[in-house]
Amino acid sequence: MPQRIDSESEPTTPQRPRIQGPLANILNVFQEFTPSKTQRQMRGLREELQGLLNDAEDAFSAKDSEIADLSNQVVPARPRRRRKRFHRADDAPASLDSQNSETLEDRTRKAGRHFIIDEGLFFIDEGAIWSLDVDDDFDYSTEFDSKSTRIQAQLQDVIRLLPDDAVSRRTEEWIGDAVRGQRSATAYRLRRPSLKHLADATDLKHFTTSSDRFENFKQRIGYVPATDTAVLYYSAFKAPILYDEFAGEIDVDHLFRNPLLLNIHACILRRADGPTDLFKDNPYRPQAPYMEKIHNITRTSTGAIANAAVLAIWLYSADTKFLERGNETNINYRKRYRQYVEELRKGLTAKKAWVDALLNY
DNA sequence: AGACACCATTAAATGACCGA
DNA sequence: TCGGTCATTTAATGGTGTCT
Repeated sequence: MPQRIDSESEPTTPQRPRIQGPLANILNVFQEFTPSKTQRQMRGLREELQGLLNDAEDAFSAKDSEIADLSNQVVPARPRRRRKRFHRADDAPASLDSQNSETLEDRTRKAGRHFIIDEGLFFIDEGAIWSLDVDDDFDYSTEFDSKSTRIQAQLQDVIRLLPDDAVSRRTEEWIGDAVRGQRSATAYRLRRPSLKHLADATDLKHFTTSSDRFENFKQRIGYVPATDTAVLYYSAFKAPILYDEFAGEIDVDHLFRNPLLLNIHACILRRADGPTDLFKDNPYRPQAPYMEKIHNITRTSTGAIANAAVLAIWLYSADTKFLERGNETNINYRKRYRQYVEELRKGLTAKKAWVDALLNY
């Protein structure tokens, strides 16, 4: 009978083989392959050996990544960036409204960020919206009559969020700057700190590269391959990711019902880990300010649902940046947002039951 | 009250892209 | 190849709430 090697303790005598760790166990099993073993015993040994080999493989790859980590540490880290901070209002040249320019700018920017969260991720036409006069008697039922009424409706949405004294300053770069920043921050949050709440363990492995996302998720976000007569495209409404149940056809009773959309919404409104807090038994109790509170958001808007749908598609898409038009998929996210929000609002004005049910949901 | 933790915001840095 | 532009990412700051 071969001597068992105790892999847990250090070898004490020079006679003992100097192999330790997982290899020692493998060697032990290997040495039990003797001619006297029965078929059954041999089969058991083979299984045991396979298991030990798997363990060893894991141990070795863990060592590999450990080595990689260590060599990263050896490479001197870049010197920490030290930077001087300025206060924009303090450094701004004195202007006509210097009395309250700081608060006016702050409040205008805040409205821009609120717009991204609650109304829409993109302006229909960033150039046109600021050259339009505010129509004081605007009737939302005419919203979808033409492009200019659509833009007017969006202008109304902005004005509603703006403090009165900032309305006349809406053409400043403040809103545009805040809107871009908030859009970028939202996308960044979803792909980084919030991702673990927005994908299951299997899917999480495929988020590192654009091509990995494409290969694994393209069907889910509505990929339709090219044919002889048509180029490839992504279907706006036949995308399983928008549904809680999807049978291949558009079904308004299940559209926008994927819990993923709720989780995305929670990540935005209630901090990066919002979903875990949202579904816990104990009441949600954040220590710091969060969007829902900052912007006093008490209802779910059609804009927010459309946003979550667009963000879900982008999140699982091959696109690496959140642009109006996806840099890999060519999906027009601005147009997508309009399609979704239009469907929702038309359903709402037509008192369609599915939209009511969705908003309640 | 004061130490502490955490979030949102924003300036600064980075990197990718584009057109001249 | 160079400079400009834009989205992303990092780092600093301020504010708010918690805990003792």
